[in-house]
Amino acid sequence: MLDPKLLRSDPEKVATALARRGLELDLEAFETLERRRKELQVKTQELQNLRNTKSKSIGRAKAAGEDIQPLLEEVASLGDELKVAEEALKVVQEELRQFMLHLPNLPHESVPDGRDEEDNREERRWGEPPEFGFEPRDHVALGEALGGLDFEAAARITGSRFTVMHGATARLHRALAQFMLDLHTGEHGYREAYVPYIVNDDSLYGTGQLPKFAEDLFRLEEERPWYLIPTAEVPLTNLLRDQILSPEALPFKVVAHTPCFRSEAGAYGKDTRGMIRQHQFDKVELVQAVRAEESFDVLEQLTGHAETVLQKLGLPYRVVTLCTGDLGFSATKTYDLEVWLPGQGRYREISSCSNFVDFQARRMQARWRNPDTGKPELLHTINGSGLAVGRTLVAVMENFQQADGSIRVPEVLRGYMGGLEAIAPE
RNA sequence: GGAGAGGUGGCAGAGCGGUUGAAUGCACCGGUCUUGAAAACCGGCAGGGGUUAACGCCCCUCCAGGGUUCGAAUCCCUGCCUCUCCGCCA
Repeated sequence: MLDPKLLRSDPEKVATALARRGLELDLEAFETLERRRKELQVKTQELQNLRNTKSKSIGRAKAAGEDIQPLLEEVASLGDELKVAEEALKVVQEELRQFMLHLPNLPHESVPDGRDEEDNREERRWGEPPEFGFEPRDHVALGEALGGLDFEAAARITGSRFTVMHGATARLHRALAQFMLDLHTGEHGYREAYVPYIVNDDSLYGTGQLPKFAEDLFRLEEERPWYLIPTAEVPLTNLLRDQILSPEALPFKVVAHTPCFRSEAGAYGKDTRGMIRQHQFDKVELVQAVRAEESFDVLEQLTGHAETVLQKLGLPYRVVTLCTGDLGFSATKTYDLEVWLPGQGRYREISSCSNFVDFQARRMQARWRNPDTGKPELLHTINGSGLAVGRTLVAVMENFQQADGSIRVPEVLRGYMGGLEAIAPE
């Protein structure tokens, strides 16, 4: 959520920033609501004050043994008047809240303007796309030949956009997740967490998936508003909801390996082949919460942590800064890591690293106590995939394929694979 | 699934429906004392919001949401959560 004070004090600035996202801020609607809110709030609080004062004097009079009847008559109509005012205030405040909840974060000044991914800015490349002495196959062809990927079985068991993995391929998938976790906990200083895969709506409001993106989520058939997590960002960041951290607890760094569930409504026809876009996929997620002045440095740092995974695996990739039109709802700045996929002959997103500044923290009241002021201050949250495990498997298969259809196991994974050097058809 | 107990400030723990946002202790911060530290003593110490140039003033919050009342932490209803015992279970 944006700072309501900023919106009140400098609405033009907010409007200009949101315009970069192609969004027109309805200033008039906001100002009308805001005017009514102020009016009603002042009035309500005056009435509450009056009620409190009168009630106290009644208490005092009663204790003194005086006749309270005239006092009671005096306040007789107050209750109703107050109730009306409170009711009206509540309505306006809810409208205002909804208005605020639907506004995305302001793009950072370093973010390039643009409409869609075509306008993303490439920052750097690492590694060289491999040269094959043969026509490289995509992971679907490779996986089916190996007996390691079975899309048909998955479709029978559930439906489209699911995968069954078998044998060494399934193990490779597990090895990747293990490797990533070990790297981030062992070398990058993150604390491992195991979290619920089902979250309530408050958590989803906190990170910004709700209220706007309900159609991307799987909601449970429950009377309670429970959802499958679309990313571990939701449970991990919500560890901080309604918390005030002490300065020693910073920087807060956690990592978790979880499945992610996405409905992919509106993605009909996109990436229908293979396991690029699935309803269920595994991801290792990095989350940090830091003091405000550090968050942009930390974004660079966290992006580096995700890049390290690709480098250690030996997978060529590039880094792009998302343009204003491609930027997610809650983020002020995002780097995407795109890995080279020989089967597609192009770079595809494998990680997304974002700084949310205080946007999520304000929604979930995630704070730390600044010893200089003694006051709680909003944290800044940063997160990123480190990495999407399914897509990493795809990248390993396609980049390390050999002429006979076998897959070379990257050095760093061999310890997790019982020393296996290559995956051959079973 | 059955039976019971309970949810108050960072923690522990009081709180006849009235001047209690909340006693007391611990923790924490500042000060006095001390060569220094400890002890002792003095003082401070919840969060959110409104209003103000500022000092300040005001409102809301004792799990959450409703209700009763002039007035609710205290009474009533619903939900959530925690604990204990029995049953079942990975």
